[in-house]
Amino acid sequence: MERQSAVIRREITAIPLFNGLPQRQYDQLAGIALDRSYAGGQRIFSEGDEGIGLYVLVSGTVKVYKLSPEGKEQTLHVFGAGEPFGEASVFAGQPFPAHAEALAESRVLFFPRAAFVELIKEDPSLALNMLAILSRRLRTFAALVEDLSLKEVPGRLAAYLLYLSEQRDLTDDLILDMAKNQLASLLGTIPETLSRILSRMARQGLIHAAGRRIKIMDRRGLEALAQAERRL
Amino acid sequence: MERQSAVIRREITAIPLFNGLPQRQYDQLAGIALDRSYAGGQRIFSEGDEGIGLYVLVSGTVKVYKLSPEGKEQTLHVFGAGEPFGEASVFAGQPFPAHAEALAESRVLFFPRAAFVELIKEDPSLALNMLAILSRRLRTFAALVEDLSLKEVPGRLAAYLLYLSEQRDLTDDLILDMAKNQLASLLGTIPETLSRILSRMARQGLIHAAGRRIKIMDRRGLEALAQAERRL
DNA sequence: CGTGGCCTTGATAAAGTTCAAGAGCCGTGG
DNA sequence: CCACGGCTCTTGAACTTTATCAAGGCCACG
Repeated sequence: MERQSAVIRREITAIPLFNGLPQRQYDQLAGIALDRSYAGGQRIFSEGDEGIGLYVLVSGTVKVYKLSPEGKEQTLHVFGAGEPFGEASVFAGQPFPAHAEALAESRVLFFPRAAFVELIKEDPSLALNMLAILSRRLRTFAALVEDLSLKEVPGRLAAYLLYLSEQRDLTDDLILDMAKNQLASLLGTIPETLSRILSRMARQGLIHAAGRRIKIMDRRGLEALAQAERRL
Repeated sequence: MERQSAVIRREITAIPLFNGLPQRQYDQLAGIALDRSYAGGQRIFSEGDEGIGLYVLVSGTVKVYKLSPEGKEQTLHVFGAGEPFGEASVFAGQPFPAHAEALAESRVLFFPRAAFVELIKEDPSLALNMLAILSRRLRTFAALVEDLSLKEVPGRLAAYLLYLSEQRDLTDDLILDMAKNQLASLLGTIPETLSRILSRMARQGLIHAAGRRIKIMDRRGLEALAQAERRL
């Protein structure tokens, strides 16, 4: 257990949420953390479950999503290593508002609610980090809502491609980080529609698509489509 | 100034965000708060503005919304007395992600960013209150995203009417608290569509509508429409 | 080599938006 | 007191976007 705890402690220092904390806090965090692994496709929690703690993704990919009664899916967020999720319910004391599922083999650290709240009370910088993360997430949601209701699918796709490109230093050669299936859900549409729009964009010379590899051919054109994005 | 500050101090104690704080903190909050008033229709801040502080609505109504380049509007949130807004940018240090406008004559307290952050560092319960509020807001957004992408307009309207009814002790006689114009934006649609759907619901015997007064005639029917709401 | 997952393509249908016109309401000012 | 202009709201018809249904292609894995 000693060994394991040391590993966890090292991992905790690499998590942005825990940046700038005093050494003592790292020890305490490592003390309360539970180490869990999930296979790709495995459910981590379900909408309506009690919010009993905070999750931080150490490795892998996790999606958080809503399901309609007919089984249609809307992805709210796809998380990568280092990101926390499931916080909303920890602080508001409400059940999880959505489902979470590992997209690939994933490892998470789980911090039980009560102990985590104690730590926050002790160190304001942890609280501020958490506030910053929630604020950013709120902003992300605002953008998602905007996209869903103000832009049509080509605009959302264009915005997503440009976003991907930015992540990668503005390269024109992109590689989708998820199945198109999954991307459709993230964009609030279905695979058929996504497929059609990709081929239409290719026909119009905006992009060149081959499987998961997509090359931006006309950045200006994409920006025009995505324009709702940058309103002053 | 002394007088005014005393008034502000009293108002601050009535704000949920500041619940459970020590007396000292109330004084300090009152010390940094700026008192501002806005006429109905007046812009409070615009998307892209620097996030220089936190707003708390003392009286009136404020809407926060996004605008598409074509001028279509999506309301993200309508705030009533006691609610804070504009927090997202305070903690993440980013510009405001949306516009805010007073819907009616409104008074707000404005807390400049740096001073407010200082107070948070001093008292964890303020931080926890803030975290709880942001968490709840996140949940609201998740529900909004779900509605927009998983339900069609009649479902969203039904959900909204049932929500209104719940607010008012399950009465069947509702009075819309905003113009239909505005409601359309909140539901992510346009006035024409809202109008059509209201009359269709009336034709189907679900409701009885007269101007802003709407009577629920068939609660079960509405619940069926809104069903995506209550998934396990 | 066959089965199942993922992706594409086509035909069709449904929902919502746009455009246009007009009805109802209200406050102002003649 | 009534007429006017300006709102919000309603209604109809054409059009656009997207979903749905159905079929077939591609590819990896057993």
